Amino acid sequence: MPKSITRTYSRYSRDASALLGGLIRAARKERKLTAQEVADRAGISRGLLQRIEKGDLKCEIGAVFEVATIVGVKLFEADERALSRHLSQTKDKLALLPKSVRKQSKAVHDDF
Amino acid sequence: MPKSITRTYSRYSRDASALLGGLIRAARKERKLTAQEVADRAGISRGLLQRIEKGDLKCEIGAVFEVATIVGVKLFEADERALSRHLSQTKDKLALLPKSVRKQSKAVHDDF
DNA sequence: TAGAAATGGTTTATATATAGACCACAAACA
DNA sequence: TGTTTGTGGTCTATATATAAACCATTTCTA
Repeated sequence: MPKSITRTYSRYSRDASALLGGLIRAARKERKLTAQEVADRAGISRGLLQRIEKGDLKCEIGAVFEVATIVGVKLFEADERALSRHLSQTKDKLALLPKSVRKQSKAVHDDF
Repeated sequence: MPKSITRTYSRYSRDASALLGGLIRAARKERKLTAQEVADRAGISRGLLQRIEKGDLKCEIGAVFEVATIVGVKLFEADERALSRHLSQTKDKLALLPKSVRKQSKAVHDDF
């Protein structure tokens, strides 16, 4: 059971969220989309979109990313192909990182 | 009252979240931090950290950003000063965008 | 100008994300 | 080797984020 939960956030997190929200709002305005339109397309309520644009840190990241995508704010300042590329690189990196020659006790039943 | 709520996410959102989670995990490993340590410092549970590193889209963005900050993953690929700068630029942009010469009906009682 | 549309802000009921306690297994280490 | 430590996964109770319906104000438009 969660107890009281008053999270504290770093300045950096707050700034980053406010920036992202601001970018989203600016992008929406530039494309002449109403809050209701974007909310509908994202499958969220208009109220949630307002909080996202305000940089509220208590929103699910999926909703924020979805809205960003819809209004054309690119996360990671990269396009989709670059992102996928980066993604697989990261996976490789992760596979390497656990490190230490990886003794193959359970032997050869991993198939990749 | 929210009804059933099974959100659909775009591929881009899913990739972006998975990438961010992977970067966080890689950064944590590189700094030789245990999941429990990072969770404690972020004020979240270890289970939530696991979901964040897995790129679960249903986490509050504040928790994700906070963890990213702690393990040293910079959002927006910028440092804090650049971020603040960008932030104020965005605010300016927003102040401009609402456009249409801004008739000063309520006259001069705004103090900035 | 008047009317419509968009926004910002409540409030309330409910779906759900979270903390915390588990357990089982893997990894590191003596 | 055994022993510790970290990880990944459950399950449950509860705090809370959300949708939806409001209303007030601002902004567009005709």
